[in-house]
Amino acid sequence: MYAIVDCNSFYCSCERLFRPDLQSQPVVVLSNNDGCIISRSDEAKRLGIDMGTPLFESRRRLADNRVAVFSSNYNLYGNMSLRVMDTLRTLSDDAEHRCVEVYSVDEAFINLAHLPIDRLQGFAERLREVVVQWTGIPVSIGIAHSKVLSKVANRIAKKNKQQTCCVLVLHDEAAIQHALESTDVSDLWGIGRRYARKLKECYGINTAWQLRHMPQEWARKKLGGIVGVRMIRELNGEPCIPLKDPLEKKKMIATTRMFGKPIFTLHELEEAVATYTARAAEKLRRQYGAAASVDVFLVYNGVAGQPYAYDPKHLYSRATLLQPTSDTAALIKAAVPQVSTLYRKGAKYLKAGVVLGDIVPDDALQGNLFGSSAGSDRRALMQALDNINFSMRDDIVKFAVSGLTRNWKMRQEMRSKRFTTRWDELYEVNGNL
DNA sequence: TCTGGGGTCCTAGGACCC
DNA sequence: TCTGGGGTCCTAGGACCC
Repeated sequence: MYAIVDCNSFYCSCERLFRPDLQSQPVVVLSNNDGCIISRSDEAKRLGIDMGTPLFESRRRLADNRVAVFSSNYNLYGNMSLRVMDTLRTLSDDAEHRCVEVYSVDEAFINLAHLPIDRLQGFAERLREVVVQWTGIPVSIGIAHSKVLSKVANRIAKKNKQQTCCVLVLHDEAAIQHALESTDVSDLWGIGRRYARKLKECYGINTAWQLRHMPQEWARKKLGGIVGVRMIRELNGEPCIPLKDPLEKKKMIATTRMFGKPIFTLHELEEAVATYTARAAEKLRRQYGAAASVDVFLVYNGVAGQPYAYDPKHLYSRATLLQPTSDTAALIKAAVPQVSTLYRKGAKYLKAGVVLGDIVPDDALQGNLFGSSAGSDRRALMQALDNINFSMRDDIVKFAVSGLTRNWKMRQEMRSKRFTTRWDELYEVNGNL
């Protein structure tokens, strides 16, 4: 059996930890650049505020209903996520079994193969209790024979908090049938907008229960090949998506951002790309990797002075390195010249990104006849850089090409303090609390 | 005026090899 | 004039996830 543990309205729950006055108030959290609403408390959901709506469209409704609005604070959420995941591991792993797969910042799968069926409910209830006690974050838990079914269980648990107390074990056939009959195909994990529409319009398949009874060969042809076959089997309770090895490394590392405001000059674009490259290189070194390709892309939308229409266009290029590296300077040297190749004067740039690819472990690097020797001094330099930036303040030491003014930096006008990761922003307790 | 960021997996098709 | 078969590797693009 598999469990999926999912933090309820995760970002909103994090904000509430340090604002107990908002416990039963509507809360939303915005995406980077304060663009869209990406997390909503139950109260906000009930107000009809949809996931992903742009802030400017909902400003009125937010104000009318006194919704607390926060910019995203990834330092806080990342740290709270670590605490939740540590708690899950403490309660689920034992000497022989590593059972937890961290699936996203607010979700984890747990392999429960070693627990007898009659102990699942109790285990889940205790898990939920301890997580909220140790971290303050409420979670929902779904348990079933496969990952896809556990997702179904989780969704139902979360939707019916009153009856389920956020825990649902889907085990006997009758319960599974009932659950699948009440689940729309579009709500299945692995069925996106495209497939949902195709299933409904072309095949008249509306519920997960109907989909479960389709033949695997049909799924192979019509539902993304092997992916579709797995979906049918998982729905039938046959696990086909195993737990992922936590030691697996990323195959690509990207840093991409919208600008705080549109920019026009080559110089500013180069600054941004250099900055993103440095950030991506940090992530790369954190997993002891080296990259052999550096992709750069720019997104622009129209030209200055013309009427506004949202129709973004992409420019994309790639540089391939002779030798994989994690050296920020070398990666910047590969990335920045691409900007001038892509650049078109007069265009209004909204966004840029850097993607590091062809990643290999950095301890297995081949020497190169034409390159400098392995460069352990460079590696030491990069380590020193990372240590300083980590312990002092983001980017206190940086490459000059990254720029000093940074007019393009993203907007975060309503960000809470980084309560758990910065000494100078610690939560203060005073007499009024 | 204002629309997020960071990933994964799979398939089809072309290039190339013997 | 006739013009195979089997395989690998790579890339672009589509679909999905949170």
